Amino acid sequence: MAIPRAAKTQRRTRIQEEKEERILEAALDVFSSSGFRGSTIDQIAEAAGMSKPNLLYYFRTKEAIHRQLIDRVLFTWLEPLRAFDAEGDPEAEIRSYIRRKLEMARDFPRESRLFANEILQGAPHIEDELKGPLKELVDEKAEVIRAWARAGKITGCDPYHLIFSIWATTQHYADFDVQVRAVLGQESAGEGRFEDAARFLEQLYMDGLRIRAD
Amino acid sequence: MAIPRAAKTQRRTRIQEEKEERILEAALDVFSSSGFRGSTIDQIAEAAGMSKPNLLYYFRTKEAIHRQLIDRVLFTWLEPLRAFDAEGDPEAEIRSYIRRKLEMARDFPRESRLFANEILQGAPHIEDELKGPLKELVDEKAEVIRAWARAGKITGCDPYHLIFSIWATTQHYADFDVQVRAVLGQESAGEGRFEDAARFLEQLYMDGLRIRAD
DNA sequence: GTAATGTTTTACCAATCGGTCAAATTATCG
DNA sequence: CGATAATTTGACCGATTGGTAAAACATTAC
Repeated sequence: MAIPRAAKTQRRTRIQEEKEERILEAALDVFSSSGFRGSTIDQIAEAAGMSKPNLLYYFRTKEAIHRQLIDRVLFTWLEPLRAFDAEGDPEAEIRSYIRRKLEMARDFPRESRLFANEILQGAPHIEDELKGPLKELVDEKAEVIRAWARAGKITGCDPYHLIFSIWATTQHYADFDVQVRAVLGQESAGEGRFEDAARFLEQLYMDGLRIRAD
Repeated sequence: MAIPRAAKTQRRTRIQEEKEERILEAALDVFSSSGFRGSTIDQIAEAAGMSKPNLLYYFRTKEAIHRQLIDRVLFTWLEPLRAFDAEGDPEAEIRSYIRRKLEMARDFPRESRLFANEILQGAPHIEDELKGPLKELVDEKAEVIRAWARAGKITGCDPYHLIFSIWATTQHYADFDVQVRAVLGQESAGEGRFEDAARFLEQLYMDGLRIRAD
């Protein structure tokens, strides 16, 4: 007799752990490239190499898979911002924040796209977490940046829009990858674009375009 | 006898024009917030205030609606970049390019999201146009920027990544609107964030953060 | 070993999907 | 007006959707 799904006993089986991981991995593939509504359980099941009812034995609904995936991504996605250190050197902190976000765009593009898909569609599943934990974290770091400006270590600027711009420019290389590749052409087929981007962004944030009057 | 659908006679009826417009308008709403696969003909039909078969009288397939929408958006979306003038003053040109892109994000967020959705899902319908016309346009403008750098009017930098970063930072305010609003909180409920963003981006691109060594 | 539990499969369901068809209705034009 | 063409509707289709029921099968604990 099976009272399954998150098991009667609190303990999770080895098989449970393995299969759940495989499902989440497959679901990340599917959700990140088709969005929630555009993805089907069958696609995920096939990608995970199991039958649909078997998949539904581990996750009761499509939403349950998605929610767990989103929760994970949301957490790891904010790691770099959490690491932002008020005591550190402004230049080094901003530089390393940009670098880390860019590395994440390079190494975890699916996670970035999953998140982008969710936000694009109005964040129906995570609005609360955006207005709560996310906002609080950004508020905190914005205050750090403001303090740096007050101390004269950095030009005064809107810290929120600074953070937005770093998010936008770095995640762009994951979310709009197809476009970036199309525009750069195949001559730059490798991962060189990430190094070029890093160089460019570093220069942009450190010095701007340094436009000289004629 | 109806041989309808893009009409037997070359001329388009008044009704045809009106209804097609209404359908495209409704489809923009639906596609931009649910993506292609996530949207249904029924949703579009309802939003357009007509029955599904009636809608399908004007557009044979769901894809046909989507294609026409994408084509339109792709064209108008590149207007600002096309206006980028080689003969103009670098500072004024870049400044006005940023301003125009930001205005488009503010005034046509659905169009931006439609495009973002398409790219996010791998641009299955427009890969050719990205690799063709889009790439050519960007190549041309990149050369303009390079010429400015050679002439010493602007710091040397990778022109492609400069363009990417302007795209990313401006479209962010349309595509990630929900997130931006959530983080800024409701105190900034109005459209003030666009003015703040404009100020910030102008400063960023003109001077960078002007970080001073301790 | 065997009994209890955990896992997988087969067969299935109602709802929704994109799309068709033919008949009914409305607009246009001489 | 009448006729012809354009538009709209309701009824329908096969395929796919998210999800279920129950029995077959495998694993674990004793």
